Amino acid sequence: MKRIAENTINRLIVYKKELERLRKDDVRNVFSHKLAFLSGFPSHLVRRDLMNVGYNGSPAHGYDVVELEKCIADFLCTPGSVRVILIGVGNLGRAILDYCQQQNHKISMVAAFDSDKNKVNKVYHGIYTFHIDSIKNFIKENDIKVAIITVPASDAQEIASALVESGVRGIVNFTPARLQLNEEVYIENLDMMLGLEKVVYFVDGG
Amino acid sequence: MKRIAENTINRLIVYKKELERLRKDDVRNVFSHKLAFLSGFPSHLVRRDLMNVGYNGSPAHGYDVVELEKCIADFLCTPGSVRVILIGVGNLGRAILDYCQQQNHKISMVAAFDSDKNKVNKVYHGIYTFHIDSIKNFIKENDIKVAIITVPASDAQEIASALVESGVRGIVNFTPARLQLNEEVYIENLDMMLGLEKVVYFVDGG
DNA sequence: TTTGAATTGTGAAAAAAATCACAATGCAAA
DNA sequence: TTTGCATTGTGATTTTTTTCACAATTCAAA
Repeated sequence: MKRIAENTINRLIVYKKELERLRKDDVRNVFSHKLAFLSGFPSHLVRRDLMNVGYNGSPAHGYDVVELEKCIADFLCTPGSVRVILIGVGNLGRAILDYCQQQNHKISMVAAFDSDKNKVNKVYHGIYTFHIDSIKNFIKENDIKVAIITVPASDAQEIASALVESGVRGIVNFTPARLQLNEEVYIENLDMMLGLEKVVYFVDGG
Repeated sequence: MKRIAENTINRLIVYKKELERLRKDDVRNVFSHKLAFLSGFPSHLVRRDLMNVGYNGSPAHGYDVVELEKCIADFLCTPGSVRVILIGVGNLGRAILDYCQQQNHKISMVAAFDSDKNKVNKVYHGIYTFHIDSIKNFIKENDIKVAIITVPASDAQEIASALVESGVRGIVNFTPARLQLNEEVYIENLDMMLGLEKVVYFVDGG
């Protein structure tokens, strides 16, 4: 099986989301141009990407919304349900917990962790908060593979190392710290300032 | 002037941040391998990128931390100060306001906006919140070019259109909505679920 | 001075990604 | 039926990005 580029994966995730929206609006079929318009990518790239996932549309009716959504979901291997935990119930952490609750994704947030006694044993946006000390056991017992880090930058490396040691294989890192980890671990850095800097660059320079 | 790829810009922003950190630790010089290690990219890519910004190091001492940081900052055109506003003082909005305060960037958050009467005229993390109705005037009077959107997805398109109409040229969009705008406007989509989905994919599939 | 070791900068090659362009398809209307 | 049209799927091409590999550089030590 051919390795798929990260950019392709990004786009597929966007297509999937747009397809989900179309499905909810009871739209049955969609053409590559329409999907391209909705996602913000050129239509030939849409077709090329769908070639990668192996879905075939028809020249007459385009793509079947439901089938294509399912096909992409299968391709992305989002199986029954993926359990995710979040570490750091600060402003941002709570925002994300809230955000997760709103979505009916196959990704389910199962627990939050914090070191602050005032937050431990409380429920935020439907998610129970445990003390950070119990995290290693939790990960092992529940076979958690993916975690979201929203702690202060200074704590990020230590937490991340502990996560990986316990079995976590993928991390969404919302802190500005660059994590140094075993390279089998997939890290998605989402430093919000970075996005802002990029916009500033493209607005007045590029 | 040659057009620089978006990925290159992403990396340059990361290098700049690492250089800033090194500078604060009073490190004077850095080699491409070290900078590569800190940023998480291969060293030959670091060298290639620095070639793009036109900075020359020395084989004996590598790169001068202070000079290189300045060189990248100039290249990225982060001038004296860029004024940014934020729309939507919810969980996420407040998290970002907090985050901005912590950084001593050349990017300065100058105002927040919301439609909720309970939030208007209050100060969050040092930033004053105005009513959304005053946003068009504010943008024009203060010549705001960049905005961050953290409103509910259903309001995003309307707000974004109003921003662009008033003169905004770049938007950091934290909502899951795909904004349809004039294509001269630079949009950075930071849908947090998308990052999570990507990690899930690379952990159990790719 | 001379040698050796480490590093930079960059042409050239390779790999990857995006775009083009068009044959093949399937429907609708004449 | 037949014609015409809009669309898909995909080889081929182009462009972009990354990687390789090594000459040139600089310093320290002999």
